[in-house]
Parts: sequence; C-alpha cells; structure tokens
Amino acid sequence: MRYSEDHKAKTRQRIIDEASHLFRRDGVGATGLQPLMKALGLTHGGFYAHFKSKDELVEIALQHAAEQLKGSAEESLASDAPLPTFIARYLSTAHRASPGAGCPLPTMSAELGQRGQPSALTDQVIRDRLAMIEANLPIEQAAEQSVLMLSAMVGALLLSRSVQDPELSDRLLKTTRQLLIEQSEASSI
Amino acid sequence: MRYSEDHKAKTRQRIIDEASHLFRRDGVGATGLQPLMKALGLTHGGFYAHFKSKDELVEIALQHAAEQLKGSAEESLASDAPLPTFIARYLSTAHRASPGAGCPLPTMSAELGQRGQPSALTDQVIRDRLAMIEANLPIEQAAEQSVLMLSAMVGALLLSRSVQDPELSDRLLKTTRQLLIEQSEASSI
DNA sequence: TGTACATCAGTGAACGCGCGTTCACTGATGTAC
DNA sequence: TGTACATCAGTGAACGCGCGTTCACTGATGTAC
Repeated sequence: MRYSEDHKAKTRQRIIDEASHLFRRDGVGATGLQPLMKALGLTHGGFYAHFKSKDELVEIALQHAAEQLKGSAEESLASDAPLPTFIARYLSTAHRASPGAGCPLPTMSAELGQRGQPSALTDQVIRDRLAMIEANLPIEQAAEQSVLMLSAMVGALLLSRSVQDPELSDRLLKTTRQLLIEQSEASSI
Repeated sequence: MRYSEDHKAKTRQRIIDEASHLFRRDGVGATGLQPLMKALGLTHGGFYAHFKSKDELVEIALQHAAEQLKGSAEESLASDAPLPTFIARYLSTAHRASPGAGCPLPTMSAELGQRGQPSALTDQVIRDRLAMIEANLPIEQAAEQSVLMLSAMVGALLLSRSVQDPELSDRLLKTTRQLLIEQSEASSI
C-alpha cells in the first residue's frame, strides 16, 4: 500500500514513542519487538524498514526520552522556585507511578550498565541534569551539592518503586523530597 | 553416583553463591540457568533437584546477598567511626568494581520492581539499612537523614557504574562520599 | 569376605516458547502515456 | 480520461537460538545378607 508523504516518518515516530515508554516501564530485555509492533497495530517484520537493529532503537528511544525530560525540566525552570519545583516533580507520586513517561536513569541505567557497552547517552543525561541543578544552586559548593542531589533523587525514586509496602515507598519519596528542598532553599538564602 | 552426606547441601550452596553473584552482576533476566550450572561444572537438568523454579532461586539468592551484606555492614559498626566507615566502603571504587559481590539494591531493585510481583525482601533490605544508618546518626532528624543517605548511596553507586567516562564516574562516587561523610560527622558532634 | 540390591545426585535429550532477524511477497496509490 | 506500470510501507512465514522446565536414565557408593 502507498501512504501519504510523511506516513513512514510518522510510523517511525510512533515506534520510538512506544519503545521509549516500554523500555523505561518494563526494561529493555523484557520488551520484545513483536509485542512492541503489535501494540502499534503493525507486524514485526516491518520493524527493519525503520531501524537496523533493536540496539539502534534502544539508543534512539533513550535519546528521545532524554529530550522529552529536558523539556519537562525546563518547565520547572520557568517557575518562581526552579529547583524546589524540579525536586518536587521528580520525587512526586505521579512520577513514581509513571516510569514509562519519566526519567530513564532509575529504570534503565542499571540494565544499560550491565550490557556489554553502556550508552554514552547516559553520561549526557547525567551531565545535563547536574548542570541544570548546579545552575540553580547559588552557593559555593553547588557542583558538589548537585551530585548529591541527583544521586539522592535517582536512588529515592528507584527504591520507592521497588518496594512492596506503600508506606515505606511514601516515606522514601517524601522524606528525600523534603530534605532536598530544604537544602536547595537554605543554600539560596 | 553416590556422594558424601553433605554433598548435596554443598552443591546447593554453590548454586546459590554463583547465582547471587551473577544476578547482581548481569541481572536476573540476563542470567540463564544453563550457563549458571555450566559455570559450576554441572549440567542444567540437575537444577530442579535443588530448586523448584528459577523464581525460587532468585528469592533465595537475594536473601543470601542480603545476609552477606549485613555481615559486611556489621564490620563497619565495629570501627571507631561506624557510619563514615560504612559510607566510605559503600561508595568505594572496590564496591563499584564488584557489583556481583556488593549491595543488591543498585543492581537488582529496578528489575525486581519491573517484574510482576516485587520481592518482600527488597523492603527488608531497605529497612535493615535504614535502621543501621539511623542508629549511628545521633541527631534529632536521624530517621529523615538516613533515608536521604541511603537514597544517595544507592543512586550514586548506580550512576557511577552506568557511566562511560571514568572521570564522571569518579566524581559521582567521590563527591557523594565526601558530602555524606561530612553530614554524618557534623551530626555526631 | 563377597555379592546383590537400593539409593539418588547428577546427566543430557527433548519439550514448547518467544526472541531478534531475514526475506519473498502484497496491494493501494502515484505517475506516465 | 483511461490504462499499464513502478513504488514501497507493511505482511507474515521462516531462520537459528537460548530460554525454563521435564524426565527417563546412569552409575558410584552404602547397605543387607
């Protein structure tokens, strides 16, 4: 069948969107190309008209997630209190509930690190976030504090998602959020 | 063939040790039972004389890792400065280099959380570590600080292992270590 | 002391299954005449 | 305006592979007589 001019580009983007979501939600290894294509109403054979391998899609989907999250972070920057807003969003119950739409670091970095050659994109995502936090921490130790804050945010979100007991999950999320916001505000005074 | 009285128990323990190591190093999904048994000089069929399923082994291997780590944490408690020692060990280059012998939280919790039903053992590991940190933080906000510290340690170790650039990896590890040790010492004064 | 038998940890072929990947094919549409 | 042909996104069967799991079997050793 022949389609409109940009049809293929649109299909490609649909694959990237869905993959980016499933990779973050279920993990890369646990996401098959067959179910992925089926979820879009397509058959698996067509996949290779768009990408040369699953690995290529992993890289592109991660990049897509990174750009998406950068946009979302910039929303926080536009607010009155950029850093507290960013922290509150990152450690929100909404973010915890939607790993497929959220930061790829807590969900994908362990698996990507365990693979043969980790992606250079992980470095880039981390650097971007550190720079963003640092730029909004007007204190001497901003470079150091930003590392602690990112580590704590990624760790708290990861643990809060891995736990069975909802009360413990809330405690991990909310306590980290509260302390990090305190630190970010204390330092800007 | 017949073997000595405790031969089977020893084999079982060897399987648990190896699985506990490979699950943490490579991930649960990426570790096949066939390669696991082969690494011990056994054939895969014998596996089911010891465990009723891979899932059962996952649970037992995680428990084994948790106990092992608890023992290692207690070593830190015997030192002059329990908490700084624990933090320095957790965020050491040695720990970063040996995921298979280290804390299961940065390596396994994402994958276990993504599986259908996460293990209750994850809750237990987290509670144990929080209690241990809290008991060595003689300040009012010890309960809150312990959550932040554990989150930051898990996050920093995870990210430091996921990154390509050794310099960035070192920065994540060492900066978090330094700031957390400062916090733990400041609070005990 | 020597022989027959029971034990049972471990063997290895086989099962169905889903994986990533390949490829000959389809068929609706745009273009050429 | 009507017909023949080219295009090419998507189809779906098939590939080899490793997975978790099952099961009839092996064979060295301990026990019974």
